[in-house]
Amino acid sequence: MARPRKPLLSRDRIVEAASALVDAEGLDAVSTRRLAAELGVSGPSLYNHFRNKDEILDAVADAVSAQVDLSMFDESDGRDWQHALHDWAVSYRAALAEHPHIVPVLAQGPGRRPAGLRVADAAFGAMVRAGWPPAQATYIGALMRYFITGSALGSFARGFVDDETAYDPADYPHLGQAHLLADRRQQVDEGAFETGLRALLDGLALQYEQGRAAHTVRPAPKRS
Amino acid sequence: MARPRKPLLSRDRIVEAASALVDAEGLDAVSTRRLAAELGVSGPSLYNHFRNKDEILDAVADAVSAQVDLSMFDESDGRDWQHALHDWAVSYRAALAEHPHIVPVLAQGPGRRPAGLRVADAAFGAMVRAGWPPAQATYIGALMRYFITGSALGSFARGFVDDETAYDPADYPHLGQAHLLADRRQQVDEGAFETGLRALLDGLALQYEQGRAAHTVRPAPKRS
DNA sequence: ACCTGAACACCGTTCAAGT
DNA sequence: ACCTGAACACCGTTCAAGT
Repeated sequence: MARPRKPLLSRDRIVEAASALVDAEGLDAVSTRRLAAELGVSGPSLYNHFRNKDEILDAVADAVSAQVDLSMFDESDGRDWQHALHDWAVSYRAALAEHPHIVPVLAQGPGRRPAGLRVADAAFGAMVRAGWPPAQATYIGALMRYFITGSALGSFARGFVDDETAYDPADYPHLGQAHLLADRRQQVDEGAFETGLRALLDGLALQYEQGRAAHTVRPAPKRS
Repeated sequence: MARPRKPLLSRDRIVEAASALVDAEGLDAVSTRRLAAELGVSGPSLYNHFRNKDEILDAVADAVSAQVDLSMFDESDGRDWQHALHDWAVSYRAALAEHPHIVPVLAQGPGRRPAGLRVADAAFGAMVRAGWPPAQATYIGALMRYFITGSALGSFARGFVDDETAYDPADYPHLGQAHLLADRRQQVDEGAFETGLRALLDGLALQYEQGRAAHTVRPAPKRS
């Protein structure tokens, strides 16, 4: 069997199988040979559809970005920018939490991934419409992404080890034993995310008001 | 030459060589064979000092965490918690920016890395001394880490590609061409970091005041 | 166009053997 | 205790060959 009359593979099938493998067994489990075997073909076949393995993982990451809800940025939605940002952040984080093993790939900037760029574009556009100057709108998109991907990647729940002996209280006087319980760790992740998100939105609201005030009460001198 | 009278290797020498290799050529360039060659020994020798390759990379990451300045958390410093957090964040990010290739390893939670844990411990302790309830202090340490590692990892400057054709304006109506210039991208990273850090600190200050008010003006009913 | 097996130049890790 | 070479079971990718 050299070339079948109907192609055995497609980019979509490959991405689907790769995603399942990443979710089930982690990034390290994905080898071209293993993935090909999962698809019932031989390793080199993949190279008819992707230039290399990194492109496959990029596509897996982008499929996750495509799951992020962006409807809160619709003009017809009527929510203010703070609520839109909040709902977006929650949806974004939830999408990443469903596929934690691919987050290290996804977190490395939007790169040339279409869905990742669409996410950035939607947030930026909504902030500009809400009255943010374009430069600030760009910053907001980026800093929200920093916080959200950072929280998905640096999760306390996944970052600690289930071995109390690794954490000698003499070395870390303040980190109580309580932090080390798995339940407590997940609580920390949620609390930190909610606290951070609230702080970010409150802080941005302050900057937004200051911008308004500068514009209306004491308008900047016009220069061209 | 089987066993030399003076050991050829040490954990420190290995970490030093691995760090240099990671910085110069990236994570992918680090193989046990390549690293051993760099040190003038054969591959398996490394296993006398580290259990496996991951432990070596963990040690490289931890060496970076050890570079983070923590002196702003000293009791004698006299700065308030907001300025301490600010200076810490800036120093933390600068340390990561000097070794960008190891950030994906470092960002995955503090795990069992001693220096990473010391950083978390210092921030937590300082927040508690400043009057934050322990639960909130934990959240602050975690959320600051999310934001800082996220910004080091998801940098716009490193995430985009130097190929304008990859970004069709028809697909991303709001992302102007200006974002694609290398200079502009670095500016975005700095602006986003500063804007986000300011928002976080302002937002946390608001929560701090609310906590104070709840405590003094309308004290919570004592139970136990 | 799309799949194959063979091949190349690598991997991480184990282990018996040497001193 | 600490290094070695040999070996095992893998890798990612290229390429000529097949239809």
